[in-house]
Amino acid sequence: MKLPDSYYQSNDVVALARDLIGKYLFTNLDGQLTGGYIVETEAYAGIIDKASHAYGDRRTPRTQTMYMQGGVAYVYLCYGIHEMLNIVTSVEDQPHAVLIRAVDPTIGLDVMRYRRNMAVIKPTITSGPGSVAKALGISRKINAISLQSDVLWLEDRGLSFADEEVATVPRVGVDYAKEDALLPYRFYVKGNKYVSKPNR
DNA sequence: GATCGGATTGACT
DNA sequence: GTCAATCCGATCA
Repeated sequence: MKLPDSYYQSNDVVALARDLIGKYLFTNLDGQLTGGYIVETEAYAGIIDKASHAYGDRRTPRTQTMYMQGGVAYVYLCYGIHEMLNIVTSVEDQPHAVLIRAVDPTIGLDVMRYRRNMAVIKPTITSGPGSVAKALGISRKINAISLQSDVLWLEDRGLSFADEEVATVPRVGVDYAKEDALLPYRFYVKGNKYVSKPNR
């Protein structure tokens, strides 16, 4: 059921970001199962990508997770407020990762609603990287955890989207990366209500 | 030891 | 549409 470690070893992080659209993401924390299928991703392509934390081969305590062999989670804190989930890919010492920006929730809706402090379920529950992590209970405590674990993992349940159903556009919030900010490394399911803001 | 600012969100005008 | 929140990683001294 779980995507095998070999799936994450690809050295083409952009192709993998595209392939992750439609894959299911689950967490099992405190006995609570939550998950859904991925509808929005962004690729961060190693040491030559100015938008990546690992640009210029920056090995630091934070980025060392990205240098691990593909198949682990990279979780970090952004703006002092939001935790973000990335899927580390490629081989050891190649710091490639895919940011999970949105999920279409299918399991554990009430648990997610509680974690998000929402009275009723709205599309914003898992829309945007900070929201996905919060709804699924993901924090830095599980940084570097294996995706073969029983805490956090991905599955292929046979769902897939044709190329014409998936938009390929520049990434969000990376203006500081100058020309690399224009790279078409963001993928999302057209028209899906859980996709974060610019979705047309 | 000090300073800068971010792979964002949500509340408010 | 604007803007505050809020922490710590990265960088420089």
